[in-house]
Amino acid sequence: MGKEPSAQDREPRYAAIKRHIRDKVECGEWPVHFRVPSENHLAREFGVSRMTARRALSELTDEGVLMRTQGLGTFVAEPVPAGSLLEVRNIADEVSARGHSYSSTILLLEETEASAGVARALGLAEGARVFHSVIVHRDNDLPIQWEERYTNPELAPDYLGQDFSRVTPNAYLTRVAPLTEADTTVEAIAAGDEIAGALQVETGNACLQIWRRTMSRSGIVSFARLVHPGSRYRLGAQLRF
Amino acid sequence: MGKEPSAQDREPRYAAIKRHIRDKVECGEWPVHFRVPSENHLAREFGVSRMTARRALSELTDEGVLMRTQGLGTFVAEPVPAGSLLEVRNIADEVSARGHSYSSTILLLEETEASAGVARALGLAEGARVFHSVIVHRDNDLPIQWEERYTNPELAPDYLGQDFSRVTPNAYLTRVAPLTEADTTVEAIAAGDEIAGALQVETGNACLQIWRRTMSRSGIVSFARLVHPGSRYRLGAQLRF
DNA sequence: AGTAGCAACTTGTATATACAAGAATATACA
DNA sequence: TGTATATTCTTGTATATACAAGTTGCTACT
Repeated sequence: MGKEPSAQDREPRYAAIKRHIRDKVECGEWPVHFRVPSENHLAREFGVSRMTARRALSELTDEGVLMRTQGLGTFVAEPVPAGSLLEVRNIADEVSARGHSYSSTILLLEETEASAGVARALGLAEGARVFHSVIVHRDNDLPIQWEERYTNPELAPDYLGQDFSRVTPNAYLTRVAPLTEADTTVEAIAAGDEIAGALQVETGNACLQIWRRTMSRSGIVSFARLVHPGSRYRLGAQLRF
Repeated sequence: MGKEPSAQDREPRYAAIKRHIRDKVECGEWPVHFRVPSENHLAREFGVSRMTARRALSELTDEGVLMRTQGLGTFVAEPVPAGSLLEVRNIADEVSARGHSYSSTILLLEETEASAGVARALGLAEGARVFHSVIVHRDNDLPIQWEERYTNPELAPDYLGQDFSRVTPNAYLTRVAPLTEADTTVEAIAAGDEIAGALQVETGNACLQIWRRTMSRSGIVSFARLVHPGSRYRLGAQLRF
């Protein structure tokens, strides 16, 4: 009697059903507005109770993959307009495209415990292990971005082993976990001492601060704080709306 | 035998429990990191089954109000950092602050049916009634923003009756449904004919397009598309990241 | 032919129950 | 004292069941 006859270890049954549906949707076999099998149908098909099948459908609905209407059924939802609208580019490519030279300095690269805020952003438990990096990016040797990033170790386990002087975190993460969505918020801040020093601006100078959370198929990949010197990036206090 | 002895009509039991917990958290009686009653405790207290109490706690966790750890308990979460970081300002105030004169033109103000994308963004069913407005804002008679907005009628029922030449939609909505959170995405686009005409720029000119979804305590309030002429607003193609 | 009403199927809410798994505390033992 | 072990409380997963409620389509009656 090797193991309990329970499950194939780890993956809960509702998660297996979710994965199955996700695959059908993403490979295009179930197009937009396609009617997904009903709770009862899925229950029979997977040999689970209706409540378990229901959980899979409900969670996918919360995640925006499906749409449900009482009495009618469950359907494949259209992709969020906001998802495809946001273009996320690599800062190294951007600098190169301007014909400038790109360089960077790694200020910090460690494994640490998630604070409450970071845990929330990454969807992890408080105190969970996360990768933490701080990198300054330069355009023609002039700092143009402070990048502080918290990364989910489960989705990018080799993060700490990367040579970030050769490939940016963004480029690495995009490779190992192709991003499907990003939440971004933008604000103007006054540079604190630490950031002012790293970006070579006066303390108190206006900077453009971008918070970005990138998501992949398999979950939330990373949570980044990007700070640009307003004077040097030609974005600043104007961006209040 | 007036009515069935079921419930107080409408509100499901799990929703009542959610409301109760929300109130405690928002009035400060249960501070951050406060340990919320367990599923079993709530079940006894409200006379429901554990699964119903569990649903309330789980949904509030998904919504970011609570945090749960297996074996430990359920706790009040800290407010999302991104929520308080994003400052949303009124464009009329912004223009005034520059010492310029503000004016606007209402191009459209109607009640219509939500398309699939709008329904998704507002968390409503496809085809649900929504308010739809298009307004052009001007700074010294020069157009600086095209604002197209879809509003949830349940949270702002008097929307159509407002005089938007005197108060901006943003100001009105902030008053009737104080915003607690906003998702924003930014991109650069080429102006189409309609927008180019309204903003008095050449068709194909680069514009800054902002999608914003504002949320209040009671739900998603509105979904707006704000387009600024890049040449006139000094933001444009630079904003690719 | 037209329509009212019924039946079937869907999702939504709710309960009672069982066991698994993580975390803290108390207990017994060396 | 220090270390295993057991207990207990917590959340997590899963099932079986019941009824409510919305939608569609069929059927039978007028």
